[in-house]
Amino acid sequence: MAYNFKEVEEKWQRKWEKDGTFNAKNDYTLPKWYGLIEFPYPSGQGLHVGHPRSYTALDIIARKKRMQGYNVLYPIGFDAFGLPAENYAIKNHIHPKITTEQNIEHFRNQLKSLGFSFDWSREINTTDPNYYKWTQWIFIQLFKKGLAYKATMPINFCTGCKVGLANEEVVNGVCERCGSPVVQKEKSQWMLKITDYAQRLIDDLDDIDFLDKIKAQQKNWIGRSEGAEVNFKIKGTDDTLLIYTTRPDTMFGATYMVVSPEHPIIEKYKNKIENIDEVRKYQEQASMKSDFERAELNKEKTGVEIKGITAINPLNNEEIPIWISDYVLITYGTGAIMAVPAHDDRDFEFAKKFNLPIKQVITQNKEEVTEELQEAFTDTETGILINSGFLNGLEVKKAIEETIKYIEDKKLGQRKVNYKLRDWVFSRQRYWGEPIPMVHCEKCGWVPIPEEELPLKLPEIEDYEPGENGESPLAKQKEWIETKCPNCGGTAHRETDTMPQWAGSSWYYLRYMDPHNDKEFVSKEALEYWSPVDWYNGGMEHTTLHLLYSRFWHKFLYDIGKVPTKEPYQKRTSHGMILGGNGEKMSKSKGNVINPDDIVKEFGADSFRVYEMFMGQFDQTAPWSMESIRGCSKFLDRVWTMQDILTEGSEYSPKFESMMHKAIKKVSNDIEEMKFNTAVSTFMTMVNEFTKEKKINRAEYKTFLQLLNPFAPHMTEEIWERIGEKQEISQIPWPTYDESKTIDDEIEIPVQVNGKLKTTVKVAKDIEQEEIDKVVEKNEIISKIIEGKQIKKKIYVKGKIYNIVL
RNA sequence: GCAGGUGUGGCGGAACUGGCAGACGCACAGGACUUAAAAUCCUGCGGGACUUAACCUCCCGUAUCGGUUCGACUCCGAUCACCUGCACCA
Repeated sequence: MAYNFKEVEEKWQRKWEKDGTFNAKNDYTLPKWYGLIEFPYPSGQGLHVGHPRSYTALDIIARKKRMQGYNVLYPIGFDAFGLPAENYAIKNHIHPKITTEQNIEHFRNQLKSLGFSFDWSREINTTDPNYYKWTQWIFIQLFKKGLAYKATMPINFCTGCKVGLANEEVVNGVCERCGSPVVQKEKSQWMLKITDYAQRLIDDLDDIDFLDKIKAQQKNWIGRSEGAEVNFKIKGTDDTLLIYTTRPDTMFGATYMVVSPEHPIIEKYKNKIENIDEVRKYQEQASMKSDFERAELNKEKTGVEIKGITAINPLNNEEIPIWISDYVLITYGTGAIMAVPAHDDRDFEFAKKFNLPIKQVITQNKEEVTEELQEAFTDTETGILINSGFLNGLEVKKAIEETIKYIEDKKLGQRKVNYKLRDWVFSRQRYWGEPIPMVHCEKCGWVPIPEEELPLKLPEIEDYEPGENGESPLAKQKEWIETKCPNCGGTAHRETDTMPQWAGSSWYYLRYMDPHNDKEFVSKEALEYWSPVDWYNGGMEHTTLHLLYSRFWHKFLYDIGKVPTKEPYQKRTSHGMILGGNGEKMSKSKGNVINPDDIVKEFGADSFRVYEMFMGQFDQTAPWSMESIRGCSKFLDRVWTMQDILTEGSEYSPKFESMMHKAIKKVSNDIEEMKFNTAVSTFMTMVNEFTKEKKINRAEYKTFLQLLNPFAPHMTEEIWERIGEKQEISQIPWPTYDESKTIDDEIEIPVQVNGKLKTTVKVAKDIEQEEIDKVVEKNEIISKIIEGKQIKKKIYVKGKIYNIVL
């Protein structure tokens, strides 16, 4: 009887659905385990083969945890707001709600066809008003605590999508989604003060189990730097120019100042500046460039000296010129720097170009410098201060401390920590997102709508085109906009911008704990029991966006006493991308896209799952191979065929006993460590052994099927039933092993001469050196080699290796 | 430039904490079964030398060069290549 995967897989999927086999239990006395995968955006293309890699991995872990007696929460939902649905609506005049529903239906069917053990009763959807009601509620809490604010500021504006973008969404100067150029635009936006949490977002990483590379990337993104802010007097005034530096030790080497083109000092001293026209012209040119262009064009530095005003270096009272240049950014630090060309690469380049003096104040070899610097000396480990008054002779690190002490004493400035992280631009001029639940009243300003009025539903509209000047489509909905101020009852207008897609996904893991609650975003009891997420797997591409945003929201909710843990996710791992057969990223244009439906149709879900786990190391990229999946399918056929060689036996046979115990240990560990590929190879080796022997007894088969069940749940259930087992395999406790039985009594020890392998000897596992010496000496091959030679040393590493040094 | 990662047969990849390099799979080759093919099963499969052949034996081999060690894919130093993220962040 050949294996009919289609029939069998459908049969069990139906049964699981009917019985709710994998639904989390509401019994809060059981030990819990909460596994999470990133819920998909239901795109029109359907599931990508990359999705199941992550889902299968955590499905395997979840299934094993269940068999180990945990109450497992392994939920699924849809992150369904987003641009593709809206763009589709603009083109085809179909409401995004309709296409979204269709897409979700498609995704749901695809996911179910793969046999994931999701708890479908907890499915959520970010576009459901019962869900986004709470997204809006969280926003209002943020507003109440002053963490959501309106700001008019230059924002990244996508010329294609016609929306403002967060820094995180701008990739190489173009929009992450549509690839159109991004320009700077002044716009009043809702901002979230994630910067208030910068330090905690770094510090709390110490207490959680994220992969090192994920921690590193988050820290890198937050970009903490230590230094000082220092005031430089503007000559002839009582005014000062405030700069930020991480190298206060180099202050004696400052030979000029630079302000960014947007710096207010220009406006302030426009009457004093002799070459104001030239400066204005430079400002204008700079404003035409996007941030990206400014960075791109960094090969050639540009700038103009601001004539008529100069600064005084507070350490040595030297008068130095002030320049304007776009290599200084208004968005970081104070928008002004002191330039120390001798010890900063950018300043060096600028000074060379404009013939500005370069004064060396740090040297590697304590002697006086006579030769001209060929490049900036930026090393902070080996340098010694020179030409620097009271700092002379100090090492760099010491000098930094001394300088800060000095400027703080003299009230010239202060120690300062800066972050690259900026506040989160939270407004989108789009339709298909959560409405921001705020109204603007001329008397009261911005006022949140009363919480009992939530959810603030998206109005039904027909024109999804962005408005003039990139306004949200909602701006055209006059009736919807006009409302009363909840505060004073006067005329007020609704906010027409919507939230970014990151909003709904910033807290979805909480809703899964209690998805149908209409009183609270999640009940306290559910939070206490299920928090935190024990294991979260997702893509590396979400490390700096989603992961950081949701940690921020969670910390905020913790601060206002709404969640019991500081961090949302105890453990975070990531999977590698799946590439096309040619080793390139899958894309329609390259024609190398694999459709999961085709794979399921041809090989079945179990083969698909096993292959995705076998294809390579889980966290590394791997190319798709149609030949290899055939191999996995063949392996499963052999598992099926083993029914033909089944014999009775309630205990492992002596022949396979040690193999069985080793396998339980190996597979159990491999699953915990996400080394799924070697777990699968263990199964293959076992099948080879049983097949070679043409025998497998019931005890062995049963254990084997249990171990394989998380990987290939359908087939293993079916065989389990066919060999007459009554209870479903997923209800049977995970097999255990006996450590002592994983060690063989007799082992093969490799014997080396001068570190080169010559032969092996079979000895008892706990043999002592003297005994093994004799065994080795008697060995034919070895005795021939060592005959007449002098033995310097004999090394025996117990149970590992024997080495003779001649 | 900064941060992180990777480099092992024709290919995907194994190798615990420094202890038999190439598990397992794919591809390929040969054989069995078949009228034939597919499927299935069996055997071989890093490179080279020696050998009529087989067995044996020996040498080389984990990106490159060097070091530590009885012993290195694994540790240390340097170099090269590729991937990912960030990038004029003072």
